[in-house]
Amino acid sequence: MGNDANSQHQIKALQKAFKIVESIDRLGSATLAEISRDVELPKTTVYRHLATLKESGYIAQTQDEYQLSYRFLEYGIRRRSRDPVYAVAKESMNTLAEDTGERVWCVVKEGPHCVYVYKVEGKYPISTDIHIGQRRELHPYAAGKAILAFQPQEHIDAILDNADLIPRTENTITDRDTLLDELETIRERGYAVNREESIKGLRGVGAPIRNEYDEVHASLSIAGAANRMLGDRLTQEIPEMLLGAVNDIELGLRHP
Amino acid sequence: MGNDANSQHQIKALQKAFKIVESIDRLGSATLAEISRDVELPKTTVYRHLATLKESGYIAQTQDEYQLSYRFLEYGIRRRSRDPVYAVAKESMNTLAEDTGERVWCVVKEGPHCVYVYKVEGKYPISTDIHIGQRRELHPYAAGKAILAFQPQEHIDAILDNADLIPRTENTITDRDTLLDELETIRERGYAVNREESIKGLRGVGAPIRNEYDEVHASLSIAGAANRMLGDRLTQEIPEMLLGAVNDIELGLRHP
DNA sequence: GACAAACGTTCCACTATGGGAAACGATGCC
DNA sequence: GGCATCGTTTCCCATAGTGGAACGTTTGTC
Repeated sequence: MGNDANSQHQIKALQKAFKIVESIDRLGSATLAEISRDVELPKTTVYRHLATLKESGYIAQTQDEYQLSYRFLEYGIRRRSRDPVYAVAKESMNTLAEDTGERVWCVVKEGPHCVYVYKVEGKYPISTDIHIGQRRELHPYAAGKAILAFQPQEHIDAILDNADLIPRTENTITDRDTLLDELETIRERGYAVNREESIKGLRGVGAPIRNEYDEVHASLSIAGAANRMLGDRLTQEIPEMLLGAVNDIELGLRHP
Repeated sequence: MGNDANSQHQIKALQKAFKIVESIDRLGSATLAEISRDVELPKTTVYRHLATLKESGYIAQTQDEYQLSYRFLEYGIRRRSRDPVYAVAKESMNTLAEDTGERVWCVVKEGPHCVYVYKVEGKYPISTDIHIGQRRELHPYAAGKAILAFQPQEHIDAILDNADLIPRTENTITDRDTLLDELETIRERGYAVNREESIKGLRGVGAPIRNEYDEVHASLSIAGAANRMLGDRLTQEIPEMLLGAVNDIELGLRHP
């Protein structure tokens, strides 16, 4: 956190290249001039970075526009397939989606964010703004809160110090003390609940996945339409099935 | 192909960084010393590259090892979701997998390779060495041959000039003239057949997807166990259904 | 059809910057 | 206790990344 001292010793050419890559990702596809304006670097510099990126196979040039290549998908999928949590959770998620009929997510912590790594659809279709691979802040989601609650307190403080607690709906918790109370509740009952805090009309339940050292770097969550996620189903049936699945996964992680 | 003249003007720091990224991808996870040995660069250099990559969020450091972050999955999935072929093919692939019972692949050309972008499972399970996101040469696969056959002749020549035609099984076509004949056959009948040329016991049928300019940058393929892919089913039923689905996709691409 | 604006590309001189040897303390192994 | 290896930091030098300027083309406008 505090070691931005060596940020002076970072390779600036690399940082520029990544700025360009992020720009292309954001723009979808773009020309040299567009990218140059977007990243606010002279076109000569952008030109040679693009040439190197293209030669290395990370971007592709279709007629007159640049776009990211599938190299990212290749590395990303391979990264996931090597993740023990993903490997173990995959099967449990199928039965959980079958039993509950709702969408099941596997979520992994990375820095101060969580990444939605894998999903299994239930029989009830829902539409949300989250897709596989996306990175989100921790506080407005069931899966994120379940992870955040079980971090060491100093790590929680560090994350919240740098977080903005931006509201996504009127239900999003934006007050730090309220959030800390919520995390305490989550620790007591063992699972987190999202009551339309990320999207109106969507509720979810999330539970932490502990690794062999009892650390929480991942979670499982179940998301469904608010009109189905009610009463005992929300606070009893669903959490029970979720915790059962997580228990299976934790066993699988300890005894491979 | 011949413009390696400007490879002198490429940014070497970037090339080193990507060499390191590829090393981590290959090793799965590794320490500084391991990476330094693998890429044959002094550890000082690798150290600062890793620091920059980490700070930029492309790699993560777990305890004492480095590994790729999920940033690659994020960009990769987003890249795919923006691909018009993927967007249109997705639904057609579901019904095709339903109707045939076999695995359906959507494959996209990128440079001299093809990338296996998306798959839908049929009811008959098979196990192959190909997973989503993987890049392969074009010649030993139904999907790859279907793409290769419909490139401009000078592009075919250029690809074959730089390709090794490495055999994957005893059925893999390794002779250039035989392959050129095969491509001619594919152009005549409109689809490609893979007769255990990539994996023993696996057969497949592939058909090119034409874009609005009649160029082929993608294909659809159906893969199944050799004992089910026989006789009229292999040369009549399956190709017919495949070409029907491709036809739908091409219509979807032209009229969005 | 002619002009102007914007594009991608190449050239060049400057100096910022990436490179790597060496030394550092910390850790683990024989 | 000594030797080897690890990750990290420091240092100086020569490389190599930078960006202004000018290039030839293409695009769009009047």
